[in-house]
Amino acid sequence: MAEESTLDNLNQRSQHLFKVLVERYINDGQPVGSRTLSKDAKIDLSPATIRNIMADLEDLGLIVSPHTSAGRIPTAQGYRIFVDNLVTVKPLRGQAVDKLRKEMGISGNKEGLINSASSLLSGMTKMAGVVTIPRREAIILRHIEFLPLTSNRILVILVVNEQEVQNRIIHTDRAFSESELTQTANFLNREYMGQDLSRIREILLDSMQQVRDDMQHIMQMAIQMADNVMQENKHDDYVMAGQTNLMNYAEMGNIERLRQLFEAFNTKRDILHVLDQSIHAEGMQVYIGEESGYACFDGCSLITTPYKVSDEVVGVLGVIGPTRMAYDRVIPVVDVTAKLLGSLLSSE
Amino acid sequence: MAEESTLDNLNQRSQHLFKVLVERYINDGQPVGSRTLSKDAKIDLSPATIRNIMADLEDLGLIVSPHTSAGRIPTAQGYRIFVDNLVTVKPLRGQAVDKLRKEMGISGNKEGLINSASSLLSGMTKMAGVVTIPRREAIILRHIEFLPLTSNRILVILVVNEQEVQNRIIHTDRAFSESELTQTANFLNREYMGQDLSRIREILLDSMQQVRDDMQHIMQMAIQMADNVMQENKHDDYVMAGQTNLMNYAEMGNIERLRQLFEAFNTKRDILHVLDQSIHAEGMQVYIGEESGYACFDGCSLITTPYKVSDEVVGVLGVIGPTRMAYDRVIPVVDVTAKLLGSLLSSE
DNA sequence: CATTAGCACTCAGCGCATGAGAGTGCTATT
DNA sequence: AATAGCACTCTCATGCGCTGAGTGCTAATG
Repeated sequence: MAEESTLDNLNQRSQHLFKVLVERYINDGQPVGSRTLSKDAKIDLSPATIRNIMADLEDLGLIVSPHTSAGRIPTAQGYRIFVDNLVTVKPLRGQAVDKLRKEMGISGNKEGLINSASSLLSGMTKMAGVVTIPRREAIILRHIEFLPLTSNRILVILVVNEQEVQNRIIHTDRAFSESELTQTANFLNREYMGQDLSRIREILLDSMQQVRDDMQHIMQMAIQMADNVMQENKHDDYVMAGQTNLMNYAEMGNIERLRQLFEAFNTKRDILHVLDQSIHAEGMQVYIGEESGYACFDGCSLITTPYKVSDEVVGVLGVIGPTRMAYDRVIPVVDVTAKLLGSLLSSE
Repeated sequence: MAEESTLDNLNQRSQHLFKVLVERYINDGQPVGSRTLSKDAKIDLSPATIRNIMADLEDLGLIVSPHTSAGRIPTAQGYRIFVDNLVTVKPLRGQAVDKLRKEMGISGNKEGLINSASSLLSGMTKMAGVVTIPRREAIILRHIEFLPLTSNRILVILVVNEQEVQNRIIHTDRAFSESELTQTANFLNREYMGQDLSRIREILLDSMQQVRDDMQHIMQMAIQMADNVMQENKHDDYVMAGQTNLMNYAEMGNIERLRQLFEAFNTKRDILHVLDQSIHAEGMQVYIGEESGYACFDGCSLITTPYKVSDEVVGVLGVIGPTRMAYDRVIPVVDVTAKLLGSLLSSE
């Protein structure tokens, strides 16, 4: 990896200085000069020496100087190296974890948990929190019901997975009597309750010929609806909190950039794409600046990690903030929140 | 009214000049000077005369000068007078109305209509569009169903008003058998189908004593749920589109103000309060600047109008933008959209 | 008496110079 | 290899003068 070779070019001392520089810059947002760095790092070196080393770091593309007489600030590449190799995360105090667990525990149901997870992420980091809606791999049919509405329209109510209720109106060619509908529903409930929706779909498609013609039509509709439900379940969505926090960062002073970012939040598509990437990757991901491939993230970092329900990854959560963020504090927050959310969702 | 007396102090000519000034300022955002105004208004007056009149207008509090050598801009009060008495709205061309109708007609269901209404509002005005979810005065029970979940939890499915499905889990003291539940559901469906929910609630509360003890408990739960549903229906909500448009206005250059505004969009409470005010008022309302009583609207105007379904007001829609907006163009857009949304919702 | 021309005045905005401060790179020295 | 010294660069803040826009006031005018 290019990254490691970059790192290989640095002796222990340079690495240390680089780390201190990044930390310092993250702290006060000012370009860091040689004098400051020589005091800050616990190594006893004169500013002149530091300057030499800084020049090397600049050659390697880890830092740049905004102008001649300013200090240096990390480049995107610099942040990358820092996050991957140098950052020492500050684990949350057990006390803080307990508090987190308590706050999240308050909201009982699934939706509530997702919501409070995202607002806790945003609250603890003062940035924007994001949590994808967990997806279900299997959709178990629990109950189906048909209700005749006016002329050729039927309301289908589908209860799946213990609690989730889906409903949709389907249009039919002819009107069905109430008894026909209950009969069909009874049949479906009797035969297929507890089975996976996609499996039911297959079976029904197979056995279509053998069923009475009348019922066939309505079943076709039911299948179509099942398809819809499954598709909708696939099309995932996310919950976000604390977007406005981002307006407080000077880095976002550029209104146009801010606008693009918020545009992306509204559109959801790009965000979802990035989140989707990271659901497939193992463990925590840090996207720095435009690394993600989307211009809207220019100047922003995105820290994500998947969360699991009973050992299976069902979603991603994370934090969006300025590239200059306190990675050492944010990373554990994201980590712990993911674990907590996972365990609370499992015990639902 | 204070407003009228202000107007009474102005002769025709002053009114005209004031109107032209406001229009001019709305157009190019620059303070308007006496020379400009003397050219712009079709009246043949020298700048000196105009200056005298402008001084009068300033005394009346309709315009101010940002600094000595800058020309004048309207005050909030000035906008008020302008909007209430002077603006000449530019009605939409029939062509535009047709296009609007077509675009909104595409989305079939209620939700879709609301959504497209708000994004059309935002699209046509380049500002933010907002539409409240219509509320229903009567909630007619169509069907109720109880599904036993694990240990003492029952899933209640409530179908009301032809299409809407509500569902909620209720917790009971003891477990109920499936037959008990169907029996109860059958009873409720038989007795109360087609009646108003709040009425059913009353009847049930009255006849509680006569029912078997067991059922009494579950019915209590059902009533409780009905309460929830009704309350939820009351607690209205809104859909918004194009918030990011607002970032394009120079008036919003002040990031902190922008942040407060977006905060309000997220919180929803304040916005809802203002919208709620205007649902009770007849016809179109224009809130200028902080008139609404909320600081977050500083520098913004809000144009709202109620919309009706079969002659009954069910919601409000409108547009949020900078105080300096083209009222003459925006007002008819809001007006037409409201009428269109109403008629499309009625024919649903 | 309303209107207007004339004039002194004010003030934001711009370009420019100036100086202080921060930080660098280079070179000679240890 | 590390450092002290030094000249150099560049930003940032400040101040100054100028310009142009616009005003308010006064005196003249139809």
